[in-house]
Amino acid sequence: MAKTGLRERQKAAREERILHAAVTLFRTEDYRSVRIEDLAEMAEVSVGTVYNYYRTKGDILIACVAMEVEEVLANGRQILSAPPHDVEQALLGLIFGYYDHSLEYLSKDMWRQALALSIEAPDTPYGRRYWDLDARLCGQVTDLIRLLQSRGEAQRDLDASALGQLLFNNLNMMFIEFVKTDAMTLQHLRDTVTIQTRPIARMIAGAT
Amino acid sequence: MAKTGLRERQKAAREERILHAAVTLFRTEDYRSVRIEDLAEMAEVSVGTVYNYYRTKGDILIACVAMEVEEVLANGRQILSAPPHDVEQALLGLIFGYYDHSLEYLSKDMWRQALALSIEAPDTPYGRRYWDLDARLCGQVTDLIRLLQSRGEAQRDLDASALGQLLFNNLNMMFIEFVKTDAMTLQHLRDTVTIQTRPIARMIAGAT
DNA sequence: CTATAAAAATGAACCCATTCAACTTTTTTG
DNA sequence: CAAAAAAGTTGAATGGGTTCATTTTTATAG
Repeated sequence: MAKTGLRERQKAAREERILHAAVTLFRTEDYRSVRIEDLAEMAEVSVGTVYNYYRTKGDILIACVAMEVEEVLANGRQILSAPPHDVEQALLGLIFGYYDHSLEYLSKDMWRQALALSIEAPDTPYGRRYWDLDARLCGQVTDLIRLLQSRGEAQRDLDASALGQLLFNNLNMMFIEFVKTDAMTLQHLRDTVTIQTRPIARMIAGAT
Repeated sequence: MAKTGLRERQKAAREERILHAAVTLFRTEDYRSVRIEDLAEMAEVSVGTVYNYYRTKGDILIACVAMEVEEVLANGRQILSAPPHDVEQALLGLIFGYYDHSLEYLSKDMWRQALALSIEAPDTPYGRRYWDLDARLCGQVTDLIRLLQSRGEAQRDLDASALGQLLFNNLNMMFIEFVKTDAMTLQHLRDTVTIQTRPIARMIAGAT
């Protein structure tokens, strides 16, 4: 159902301009120091109009994060369609896929603010939106373990859901550590998580 | 070095009153809806004086959290002084010690706000204070694994530090899930973490 | 092509955390 | 004990997110 009325087109264009301004400004300066007035100016609308499209400043940020995570999820589906046969390689491949895409559009500061918002107010629309994405990422890890089990490459008597969540919680917390520490590199994150994930991967594969 | 001057006594009394007001009000109402003015009124000082003792509203909250976590750490040291001989029981004993104390003085809302602040601004004094406590908790889990290893109750060829952090990251993330979800009970948290921790505990003990 | 209704945009006003220049109280000095 | 210095308290002013009554724009009806 294409919306061809003048009003619909203008609405879409305004929302687009606001989001574009947000991605640009939030990446350039700190989230905190970007004022709604600045976004409004760059998007050529008034302050009130910004609030017509996004409930709060946090909503705008979460919209930026959601764009990125949707891509990460799509990439995860790719990997899930034909994962490596080795448990460790499969798990780390998926995890590194998440990590490597994470700073494509977002800065560490944006991640920090988004994480903070989602924890501070999990029951608001933006909080729910964030945690929904989070749960879908976690689901991919669990799905990967199930797939490996069904292929006979992983122990079938292990609780895929519990282990998936354990591994996801670890990669997620390490990601928080990563965005929390400006000096920490992606390589260091990868190395640390590799060491942490390896013994679990061995166990899932069935220790030799 | 006892501070007996009038000024010192008054300072200590004021700081005490402010912190007491904070614990009381933050538990009663939401953190957000407590205004500095309210704290000042209850503590019988002015708004400006509150800022003389605490840099920001967040500092006051973190001071409340720190009181609680210091007790949790002390309890952890107790457990570490003579942990059970079974790996699973030892780990879960320590973890449940953390969980069971967590709501003694703090509400879920206070935890949410403190977590959010510490992620949002990890480089501020309160951010550092929070993450220091966090690291000490994580260290206890690692120390417990090392102790079990030295006693010959855990596999010595495993990386205690990596496994400690993995388990801590999981318990921490599950705690975030817990404070994020008002309806989630402590019992449910315990049960979930038990299922997640058990296979790792088995591995650490050396699977039979 | 008006006139009316519906939808959206606008920016001044509001609420709070935070700051800071002026004022009080306590301590020190002579 | 009085005066000067030091330390601390105070509340009005500032800044930025958010709200909402008013104005402007677009769609619909006659």
